[in-house]
Amino acid sequence: MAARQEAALELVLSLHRLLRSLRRASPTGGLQPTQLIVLSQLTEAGPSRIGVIAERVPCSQPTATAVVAELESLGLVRREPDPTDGRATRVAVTEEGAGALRGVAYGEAEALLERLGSLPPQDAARLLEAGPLLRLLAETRGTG
Amino acid sequence: MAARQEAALELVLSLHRLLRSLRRASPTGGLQPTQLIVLSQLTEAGPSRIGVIAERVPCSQPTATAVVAELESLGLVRREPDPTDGRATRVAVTEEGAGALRGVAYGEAEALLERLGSLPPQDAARLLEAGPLLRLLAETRGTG
DNA sequence: GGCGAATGCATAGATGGTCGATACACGTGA
DNA sequence: TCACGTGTATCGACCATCTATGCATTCGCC
Repeated sequence: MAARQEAALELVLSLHRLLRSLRRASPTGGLQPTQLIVLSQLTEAGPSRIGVIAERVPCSQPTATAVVAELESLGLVRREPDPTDGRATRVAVTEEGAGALRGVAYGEAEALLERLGSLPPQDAARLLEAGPLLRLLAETRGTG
Repeated sequence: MAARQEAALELVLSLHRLLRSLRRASPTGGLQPTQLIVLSQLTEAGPSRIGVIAERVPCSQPTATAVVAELESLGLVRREPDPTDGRATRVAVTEEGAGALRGVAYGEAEALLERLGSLPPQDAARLLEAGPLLRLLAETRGTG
């Protein structure tokens, strides 16, 4: 159905433009998107291994290693040896990390809220409600 | 309102993860996201100048120049001198460009549709309907 | 009509994020 | 103990993007 494909295309394009726009609007708002994703993943799922993080972000394992190293240098996460497997590393969020995540200092979310204010309240509410839906979609892998 | 901020944060995170996931799922599906955005902008707004393109994508002017150059080398757009201003260049979509845009070959849109199939139909419909809304949001600049 | 300031675009150089390939460390099973 | 599989770190490179800069053209003003 062509209409459906066009709608999907427009949706993808809108998503790209929105994120691009938000990124440009947040002046060094603090953490990079990938860092924030990792942080939120760890907060929800608890201490996780590098490979699991990479799988969920999603990103490559080297990228996950680099992001975790950066977060560690910022004191937002700590790496502990996996008690059950000497090869693995478990990454856990620190108090500071949890605070950084909860804090609204994240520029993109602020920029998004700011723009939501310019929409009709019902539209803004619909978009915010779409968050969990999009989240579900992001977690869907494969054919679905 | 903290709940609203958390919802916005989750929305942003979901958007990032979704796009990241779609990008990884589409194997060199063809055009880069920025290229596709430029193409769609030109299709909707007609021949435009580099600066206008950069403003709408949004991206820096050098990025717009590079993207247009790449699209031109692919035969998807052509650059013509602005008849009213010798400094400016007008970029127009070619037949091939319009075809490339219309074609559903774009991997990310396909991957998105594929995943939408795993959602309840009403949820999928709601997300597709959110496209214009997100588009509106992406076009909002400044304080709003 | 001519000259300085402003505008539009192209180029150069640098940065950051991401990836594939590879090397190393550890656990597992024989 | 040894071979093999698994988890992580490192290496090298690529791509997209940015800021800063230079060149060509137009505009405002005298």
